[in-house]
Amino acid sequence: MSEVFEKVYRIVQSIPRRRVLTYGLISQLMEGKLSPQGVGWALNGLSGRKGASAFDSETVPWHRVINSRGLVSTNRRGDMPPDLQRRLLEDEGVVFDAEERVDLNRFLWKEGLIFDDV
DNA sequence: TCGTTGACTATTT
DNA sequence: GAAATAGCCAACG
Repeated sequence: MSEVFEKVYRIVQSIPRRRVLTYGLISQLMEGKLSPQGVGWALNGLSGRKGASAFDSETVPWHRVINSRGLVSTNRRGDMPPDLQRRLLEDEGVVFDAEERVDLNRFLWKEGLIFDDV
């Protein structure tokens, strides 16, 4: 487990409730240390690895990470049910529109900036 | 070491 | 807005 990966997990863990983050933003927060695809790989590594390392799908809120279009990325693989991520986010108050998309203008989390709408 | 693949993004048509 | 293109980096065989 590289330090870069752990940093990704730490950033994901720092996402407050009702907020989401995109792969590109995480890559930006890491100051170019890891590309957006590298972030995707980092999250892919913790999928289903419960207890395999310090970070797993239980301790890292991976469902709060989506792609730049506001769509959940787990559909692409098909290894897990697409509704899972959506349901987890809806439980936190994140609203999906008719096209299964998240309104990034409302729910995107920026460091040090807290909105309180909706 | 090499080539392929992927939970990606930004730009261009 | 959709589709194609290019750049990107880590894992895997």
